[in-house]
Amino acid sequence: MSHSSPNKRATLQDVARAAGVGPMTVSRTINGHPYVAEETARKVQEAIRLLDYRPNHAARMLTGKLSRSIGLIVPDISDTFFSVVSHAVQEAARENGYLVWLAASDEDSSIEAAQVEMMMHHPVDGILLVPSDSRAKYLKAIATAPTPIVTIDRPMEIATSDSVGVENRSGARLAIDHLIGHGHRKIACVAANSHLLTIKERISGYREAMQRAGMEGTQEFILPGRSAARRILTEMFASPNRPEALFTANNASTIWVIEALREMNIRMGKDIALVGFDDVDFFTLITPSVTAVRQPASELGSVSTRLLLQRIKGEFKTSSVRTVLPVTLTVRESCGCNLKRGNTGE
Amino acid sequence: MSHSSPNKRATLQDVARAAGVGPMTVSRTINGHPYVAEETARKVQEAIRLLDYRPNHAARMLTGKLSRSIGLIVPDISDTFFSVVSHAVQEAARENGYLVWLAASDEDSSIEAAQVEMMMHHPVDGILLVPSDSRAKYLKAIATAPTPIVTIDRPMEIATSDSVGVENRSGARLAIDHLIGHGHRKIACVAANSHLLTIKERISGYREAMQRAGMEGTQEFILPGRSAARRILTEMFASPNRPEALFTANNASTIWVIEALREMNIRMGKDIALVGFDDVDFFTLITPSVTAVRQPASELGSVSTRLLLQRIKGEFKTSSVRTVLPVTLTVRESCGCNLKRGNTGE
DNA sequence: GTTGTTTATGATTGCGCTATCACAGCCGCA
DNA sequence: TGCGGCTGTGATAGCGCAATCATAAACAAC
Repeated sequence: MSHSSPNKRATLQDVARAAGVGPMTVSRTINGHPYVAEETARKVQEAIRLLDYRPNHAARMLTGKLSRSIGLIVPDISDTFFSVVSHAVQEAARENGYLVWLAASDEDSSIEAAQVEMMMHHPVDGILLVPSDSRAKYLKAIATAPTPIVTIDRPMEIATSDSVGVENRSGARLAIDHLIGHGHRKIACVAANSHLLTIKERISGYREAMQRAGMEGTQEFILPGRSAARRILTEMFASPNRPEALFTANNASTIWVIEALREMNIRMGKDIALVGFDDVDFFTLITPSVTAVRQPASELGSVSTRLLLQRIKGEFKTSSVRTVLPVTLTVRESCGCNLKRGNTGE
Repeated sequence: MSHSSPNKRATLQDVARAAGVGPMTVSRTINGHPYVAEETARKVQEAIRLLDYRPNHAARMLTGKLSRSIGLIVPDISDTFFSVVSHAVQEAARENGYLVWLAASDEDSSIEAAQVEMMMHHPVDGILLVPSDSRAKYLKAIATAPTPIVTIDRPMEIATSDSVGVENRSGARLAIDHLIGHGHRKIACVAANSHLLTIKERISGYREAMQRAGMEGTQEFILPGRSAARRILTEMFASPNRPEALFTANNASTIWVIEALREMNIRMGKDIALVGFDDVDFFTLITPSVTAVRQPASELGSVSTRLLLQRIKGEFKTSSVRTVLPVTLTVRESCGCNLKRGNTGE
């Protein structure tokens, strides 16, 4: 009814008065403390309903309780991978009665540091972090702070903390081995954001796989931005040892390469094979559909959230753990498999 | 150094003692109150640095200040559209020194209500909401609550609040008119989630455009799920007045239809024209690339956030406003334009 | 030299909640 | 009959901060 009236929210004291009991009895009732008579509890519940009372979270926190909230800091929520991770985090948190603070660092370590700081002193009970720079000096400080931290996707290199990531190295090998299985020898690796630990691991996985298969000539290309793809591919194709296959080490590089290939009228799967790291739903809609290493983004979110909550509740007393989730290869057409759709029997 | 020591956080009182001043002077210094001597301020700043003091947010809120945080509730963060909106919200909030609480309702009105409740009593200063059900009864209650609310994308039908949306109706007309410009007469509309107000508006825009152009036979199909696309398209194509063009009223329907079309070996742009509502980056990568009505997702986020912040600060005293952002048509190939790439001069 | 205003500071109080202590019944068992 | 243990309840204090009021010095104005 009253739209503009200040209409002060009822306090615990109000409820106590209304129910004709002391404030502590109300507090006990709310918190499910054992020593409250059934009869009394009923009266209190009634008063709470009548006054539409809700505990003031700020006051609760002030008395030293948990805030029942966690912070989540990702580089970019609009990135599919992180949005899926965020979704899972949100869900796992909700299931446990936790709220989540979301912040985007834009891959900027100083923004990130400010956000961690903000959250820690807010306070949140714990933080899930995708570090933009695995060796940013500020990480050292926060790793020893009382607030538990779990890193997602990228571990800290400069300090120790719980972390949940994926098998980048073996994932890359999966991709390369598949390409080798197609008979390709000259396989180049294309990556963007090569400063990230995850990408470094994938590149290193690429090298390992090549080496194991006895191939010497690794070729690695770093894409500084979208437009670089075209230039680098042109160069690559003019080279005497023109690669027969491409391993794109992340989402961005996969997409940029596909765009460039298309502009240059080079047919994926036929003129050149391609396997990417990080699978995205719409890869099925591209012609030919894109073969890629699929990361368990959702699990990444839920596993890390559950770990963090365990830390918060003190159920997990051991020192830092590093969890690495397996990845799988989703085989489609860009690698050269399943092509000629429509020409075969079907 | 000390990893496990409780190491109580320094309080304002501690700082006051260390700096040899009263607590209020410290408070004033922190909050940039005018009447603090430069000399004193320096001493206080020094003490703050020394003790690594950070204001306790909970205590601050308790004294009745703003929490400097807003809540954001979207149906699904992993949906591209909402992830872009969320990104913009996050950014706009950060620019204003606000933090954002993120929650996903999963298009479930009861979860949503619980989350709004949780946020309101947390408390946050304001809420950005994408209502799952525009006429959920709980909206009535929250619309009159003291916490300002701005709805994004979908206005409340059952109560009044600020809202920011896009021009669904005229956007649909844009799409239909373009198809009519191609000479098509039989244009069908395919939609998913048709219970949503936005989708209803788009369908109604479709009808209007058809009517204005003097075409009687509107055909509307509702997709209950991914698999329905195939069935409905088969049916549609067998029908005597088989449509020459398709208007897909949302992202999901666009994608599902494209998938089905592909399975059925029907060529977009040639055998049937298609224009979708809601443009997504990867539409350029599909063959043929998809013509779609582009929604200003990012603006949606930033405009609504700024409006909410104005409400919070009380800078905006008028009654509820409804802001509608324009949409544009991004013409690519699926409508029949620009086809035969590679055959023309280029 | 008295009054008034501006500048700079501190003491106190209370926000809404829970921890702690205190206390009153009530049971059982010696 | 009494003592210790359980059960139920309330008074009080204090979490860390900022609003309020009080104060005092410095300066201006008359």
